[in-house]
Amino acid sequence: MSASGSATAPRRRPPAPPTRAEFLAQKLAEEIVAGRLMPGTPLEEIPLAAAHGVSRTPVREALRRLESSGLVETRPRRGAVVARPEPRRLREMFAVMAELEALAAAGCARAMRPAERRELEALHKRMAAMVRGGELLAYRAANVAFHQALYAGAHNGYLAEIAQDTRRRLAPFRAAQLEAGGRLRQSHEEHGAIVTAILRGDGEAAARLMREHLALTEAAWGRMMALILGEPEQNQPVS
Amino acid sequence: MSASGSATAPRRRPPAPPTRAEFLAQKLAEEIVAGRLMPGTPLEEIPLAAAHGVSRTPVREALRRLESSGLVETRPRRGAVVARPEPRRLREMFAVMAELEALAAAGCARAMRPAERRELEALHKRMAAMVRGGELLAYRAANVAFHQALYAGAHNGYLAEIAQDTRRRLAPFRAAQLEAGGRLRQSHEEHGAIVTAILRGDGEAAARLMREHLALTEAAWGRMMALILGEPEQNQPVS
DNA sequence: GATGATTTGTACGTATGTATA
DNA sequence: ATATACATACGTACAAATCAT
Repeated sequence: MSASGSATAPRRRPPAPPTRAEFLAQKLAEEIVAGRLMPGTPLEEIPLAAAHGVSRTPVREALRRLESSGLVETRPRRGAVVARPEPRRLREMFAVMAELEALAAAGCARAMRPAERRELEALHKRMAAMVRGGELLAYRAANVAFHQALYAGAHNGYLAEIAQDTRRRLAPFRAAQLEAGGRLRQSHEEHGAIVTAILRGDGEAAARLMREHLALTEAAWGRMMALILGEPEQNQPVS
Repeated sequence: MSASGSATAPRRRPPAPPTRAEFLAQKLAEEIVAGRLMPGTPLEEIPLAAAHGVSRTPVREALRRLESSGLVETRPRRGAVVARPEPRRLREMFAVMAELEALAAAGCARAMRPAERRELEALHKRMAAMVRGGELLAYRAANVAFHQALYAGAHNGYLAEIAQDTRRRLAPFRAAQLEAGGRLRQSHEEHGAIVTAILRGDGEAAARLMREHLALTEAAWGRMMALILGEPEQNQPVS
């Protein structure tokens, strides 16, 4: 076979020719979720266009998408800001996320395939090492993978979609650090209980344990949320 | 007081100066949900713009919003179509909707206020009359109100939002008629059981009954879904 | 409260990529 | 396979509304 191997390959298109608007929406979403664009930050079209070297048109379309996805709020002739839900709404979202993840956990107990179960267990064991080593960064990354494994294992793509979406919208309020100190060890133990319940096929227990796990997590988030939500009404415009 | 009564009123702005893009998005959403724009129908910018007497710009922005909200699918340089989820995804959405409404029912049993309980019971009694009279249209409208009462009664705005959103995305597949014939009477009886469970504060039972109710409803939808999903790949463009 | 500056909303023209003959 | 037609993506100009003075 020849060099580039494109001989019989069905010549896949470049993974979808990303339009500028699409690219921008993704980029802005990342910045919001990562907490670099704080809730309440104004998103003005011209500065954004300039900052990314495009015209206002793709910026506007990106903002429209983010608006529908809940990451930004737009008031008709008054511009867009990074979404800053009311404290009450935030608690509601958290409660729903807990139920969605409990649902996913129960689904895993029922529907996970043997390979998936092995991988979940393996991942959890790898995370144990990170806890012992205090590798906070690695643990955070693995934690994302852990929850995604649960989404995938339930074999319900729509559930995974809205659960992950809810998690994304809450992400700006976890901001940088979470699970600091002892909470990390405790959190991992809670994961362990969930994994065990799933592996033995006990969906009820898995769901309950997940709910409890997230209830404790919420308490840990409380301070961060209060901090961000307590900010003055007017934030600084986008860089 | 004078004619328009704007004397001491805190001069509310005209219910939000609706932008064309916003208006269009809402209008298209209605047409999709009502089943007048069938899943798979191409949504071309120029015809839409002409049909609504605007330029392509607001059309494009409306499509971007609907894209994120899941009512239309867009492939980068290939235009938009009314969303047509895979059968599998449709089943997933239905399953999740059942769980979300079960959650809402359980929430109602816990959180509904006396007034709300009375109203729910009253609504259910009014629907009984409609069943006896065979007033299908009135029942359909009341049914929407019934489910919205459950969303509201749970006192979780986010739950209400995503449950209703899921319901909207499934709406095109119920199309015109549903609950025809005997299913209507049966459906009403199921509602009755749910209402009773809520009123006596039994969230567990309310949730279980709601799940069962929707499982039976799904079966009734099956034919319609198959019909719409079975259509040829290429649908007719928008009028 | 009126006026000016800034920003959003809309229209339109052009380029580029996709689909079709 | 090449070329033609067409729809989308983007840029730019203008209009209208918001806000700041």
